Amino acid sequence: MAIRTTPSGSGRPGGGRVTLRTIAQMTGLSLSTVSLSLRGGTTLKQETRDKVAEAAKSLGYVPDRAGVRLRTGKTNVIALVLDGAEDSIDFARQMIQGIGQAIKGTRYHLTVIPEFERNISADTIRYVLDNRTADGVIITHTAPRDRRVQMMIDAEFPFVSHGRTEFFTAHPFYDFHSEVFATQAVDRLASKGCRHLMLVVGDDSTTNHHNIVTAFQRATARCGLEVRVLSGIQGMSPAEMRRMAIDLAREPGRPDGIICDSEMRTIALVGGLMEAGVHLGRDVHLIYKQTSGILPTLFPAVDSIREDVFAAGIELTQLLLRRIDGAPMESLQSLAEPQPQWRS
Amino acid sequence: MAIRTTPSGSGRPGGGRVTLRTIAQMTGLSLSTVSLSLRGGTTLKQETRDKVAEAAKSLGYVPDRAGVRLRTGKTNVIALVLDGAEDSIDFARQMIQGIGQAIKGTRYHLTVIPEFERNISADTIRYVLDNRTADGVIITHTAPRDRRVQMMIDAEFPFVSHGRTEFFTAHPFYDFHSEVFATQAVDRLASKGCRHLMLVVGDDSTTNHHNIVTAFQRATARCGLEVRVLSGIQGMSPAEMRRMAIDLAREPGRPDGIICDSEMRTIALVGGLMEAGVHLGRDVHLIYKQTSGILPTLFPAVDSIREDVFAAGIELTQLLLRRIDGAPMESLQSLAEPQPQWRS
DNA sequence: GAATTTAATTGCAACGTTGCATTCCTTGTG
DNA sequence: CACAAGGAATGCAACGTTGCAATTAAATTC
Repeated sequence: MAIRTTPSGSGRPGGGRVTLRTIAQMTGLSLSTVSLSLRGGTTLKQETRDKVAEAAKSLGYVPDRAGVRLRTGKTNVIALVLDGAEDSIDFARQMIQGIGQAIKGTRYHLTVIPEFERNISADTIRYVLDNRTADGVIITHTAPRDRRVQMMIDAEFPFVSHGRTEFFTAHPFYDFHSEVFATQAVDRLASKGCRHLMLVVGDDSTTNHHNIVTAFQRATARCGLEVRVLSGIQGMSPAEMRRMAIDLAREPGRPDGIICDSEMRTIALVGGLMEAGVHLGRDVHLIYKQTSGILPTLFPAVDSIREDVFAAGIELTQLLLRRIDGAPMESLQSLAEPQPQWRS
Repeated sequence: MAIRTTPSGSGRPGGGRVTLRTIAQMTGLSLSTVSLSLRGGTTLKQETRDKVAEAAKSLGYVPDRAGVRLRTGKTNVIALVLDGAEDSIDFARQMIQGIGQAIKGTRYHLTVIPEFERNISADTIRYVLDNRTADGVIITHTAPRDRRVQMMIDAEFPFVSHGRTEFFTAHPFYDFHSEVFATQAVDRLASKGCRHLMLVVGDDSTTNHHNIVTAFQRATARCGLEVRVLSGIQGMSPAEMRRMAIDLAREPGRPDGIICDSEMRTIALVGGLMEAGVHLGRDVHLIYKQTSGILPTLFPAVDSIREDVFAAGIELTQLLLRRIDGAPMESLQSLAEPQPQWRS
């Protein structure tokens, strides 16, 4: 029968939290020695180190985060600034899952800072910087001259961005290779016999947008295709987008190949086209950037090019952790190869 | 010219972080007085309190989280255990967004703990309990005798669940009223002239599952309808589900009304039915539980019943915060009314 | 004007950790 | 045998905060 169990009811016997002091008392060593030993002090006798390690293990010692943080300033936290965009379906879940996978077994926790308006997101970063709320930050949807990036570079604060920028100073990033994406998509559509391509790409504030459009234009010029670009439509609702697709379908000179970089917009597009009686894969060919399993489930025959967001989460985190440990920036940049999923 | 600016480059002039000591020096008061004042000590002279408040404001003082946490044990963190389920599309994003909305302006941060296997999620809770990692926890997908709930009740640890349980002891929860959902759906289909209903509902480990099935059976019995229940299919992949829908469509005695509680499964279902040539809204009527805007965008004519996950996140958080502040459990239980979206 | 009450402020210790400077204990050297 | 040199362990202060006990200042009483 356990007397004086903590009300917390934790599995720990004998009440109270296990601290360095507990181990010190148990081993008869001093606080400092225990601390030193646990952090691998090489000046300690092997026998002592073993004794400490054993005691720590048997007691299930875990260093107190607040104590460490107060003393060292290290938070053991990484922060994800979660953009509110819905373009990539299931993006948030997979990203978080990936980060979770990467920090598994480390002492890091993940705090998520949801963002409601993109244009105030510099405030978010300011807050983290001023209050040293995390050891590092992951941001997404970067712009060519992203203010947040600028701030963190200036502050020499560890971060990694999902997306490139145009800054001269190198910084860690991970990015989907949109140029390759656009090129692959154009080539594929051309090989299917398309002559008139349309690129649908929203959010013209991001670096990604610029990269896609440029690569699209280069590739189509090379193939000598007629083109149209529909961009800067981040404000357009799915319903409006759908409406637009219906109008498009009824146009005489409508495109016979469409490339779309957002799942959400693809869905609106497909909804509209279908309603207008367009037969996908015959009247119009479509290639979209795929991040979730939804569209393949619905339309197994439609081509897509996949970005693995879960893997992105893992990679972003690894880059960030290495950055926190002081690795050189140049070694912390990575581009993900698009994964074509041709379905026929 | 600022000498000794922090390398952090924060906007703060004169280097260094602002602490109670800074304010104490500035006002000529003692540390204790400043601390007391900031927490609203009523024994202080009004003049003093004003002086402190003013200094704090002008310096942009924010209490150090590590200091507070070490001293008081209060983490100012709430933890979301994020289930890996993909049933409700966009669930994670909206939930997090909702929580973010609810903690805006408070001192709380949100840490997200992604879960990879449901069956080890008790370990996650154990970890939080043992290490006092958060002041409160939000869990989802609760089971009737959920082990995590049991643990937290035993430990008297603040939490709130998205979903009810069958425990005798009251605990805070928020839940979608699935019984009403099932009843509404059955009534609607009956009114459309359906005679043979099928309920598709996965994950038979949750309380939600049980509630839906029971209500479905009661409602259909009342209307005297032929029924079929397809459940316990949480392991089935979208592709398999799709396949199954195709087979179903070709069955002679196939149902003429389907109720589905998962968007992901609805999509697989619809994909299969369409491929088999079934015309939704004529051959077969469908009602699904809607959490994202995807299906309405694709099929504006299909009925759905909506759960507002963003609102759920807000409500869950408010319940949790009140629980942390010691509100009585009985006042912390809330059921969300399903929102029918009849499209014709 | 001394004693007593009340109002206002403060010192001190503690939360758990770490890094530096110090002390203690061996062992080896002249 | 005294002394130095190294190896091994420890004491102390500090990170920023809070709660209590204690102190000081001001107001009231007799």
